[in-house]
Amino acid sequence: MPGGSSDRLRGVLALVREKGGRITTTRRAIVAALLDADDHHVTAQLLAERVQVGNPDIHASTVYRTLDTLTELGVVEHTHLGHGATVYHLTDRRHQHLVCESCGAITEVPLAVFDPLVEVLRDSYAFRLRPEHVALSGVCANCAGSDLDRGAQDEQ
Amino acid sequence: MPGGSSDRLRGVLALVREKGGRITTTRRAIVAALLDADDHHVTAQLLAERVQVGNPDIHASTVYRTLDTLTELGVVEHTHLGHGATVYHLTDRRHQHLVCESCGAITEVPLAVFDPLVEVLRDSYAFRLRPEHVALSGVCANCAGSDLDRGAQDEQ
DNA sequence: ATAATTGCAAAGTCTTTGCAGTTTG
DNA sequence: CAAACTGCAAAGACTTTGCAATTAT
Repeated sequence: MPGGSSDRLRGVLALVREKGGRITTTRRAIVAALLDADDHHVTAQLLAERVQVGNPDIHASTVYRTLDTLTELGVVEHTHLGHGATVYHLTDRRHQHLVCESCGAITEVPLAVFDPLVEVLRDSYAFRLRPEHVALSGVCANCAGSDLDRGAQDEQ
Repeated sequence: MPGGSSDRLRGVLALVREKGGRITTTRRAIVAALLDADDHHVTAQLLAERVQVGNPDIHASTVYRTLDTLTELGVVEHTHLGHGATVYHLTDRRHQHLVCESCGAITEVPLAVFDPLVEVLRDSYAFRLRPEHVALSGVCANCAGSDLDRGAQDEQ
């Protein structure tokens, strides 16, 4: 491996600075955690916990504020999963999420799948869909087998 | 007008009883408010406030619990709008919501529009999409005109 | 009667905010 | 140095829960 994910870390931080943001120890830690969690759909809260493992004095409120700032800088994006949880990603990994109402499993889907829908909504409703911003809800393959009768388990 | 919406009220209440739920003054008031609000996408909180106008002693927690119960009975359904708000409907008015990230406007779309997507996700991902359960996010016609530069206003 | 439903108060979760002190560029 | 950033504590919005009293069937 060349530099592993630390290349990507450097890249993201460079972008932050480039956009006028400052680089602090705290931010480095947060972005690193975000990078680690990249496939795992972290909430702000979870991210805070993880960051605090190595840096016990980074406050949760700072994580929230940092995520906001990074969002404004265009480096981070969030998606609302059904239940209310909001998960964060770096913007270079855009995709759509399918959340299973029954077991909570998350499936990633390339955005291209939504192109036809984007077109219909644009043409018929003058609405510019941003599919990644909200996760779609339904029942996954596993649960579809067992869960044929009732709607869901602990769905909210 | 024949019986106006009170026919529908009766119908819903009958369904509740039929499914084993009990009819109380409180429930009657809540269902009525839900019926009134039918097009307006009420949150549990807002619903509570409205119910309390005529029935000051109906507690918010009761509204939450009642919505849960009615959901289990299949009479009520909820949708997660992006920001985190959860809105409730009677199940006889199913449709999809488009929420504008910029102004918050809600557009209703017939579910049929999603049929092709439902098929793709079923065939390629073995995922049974339930499109109504989560509102889609994007930018509405009005805002698309003015809001060309930045992503959104108070988007969360 | 008895099981469901409700009011109330209290707690829980997630998130935001004000402020004063610290750090980055 | 000035502006950005952070820790901390406190508050805020929304929702859930335990319990005893009430009510529908």
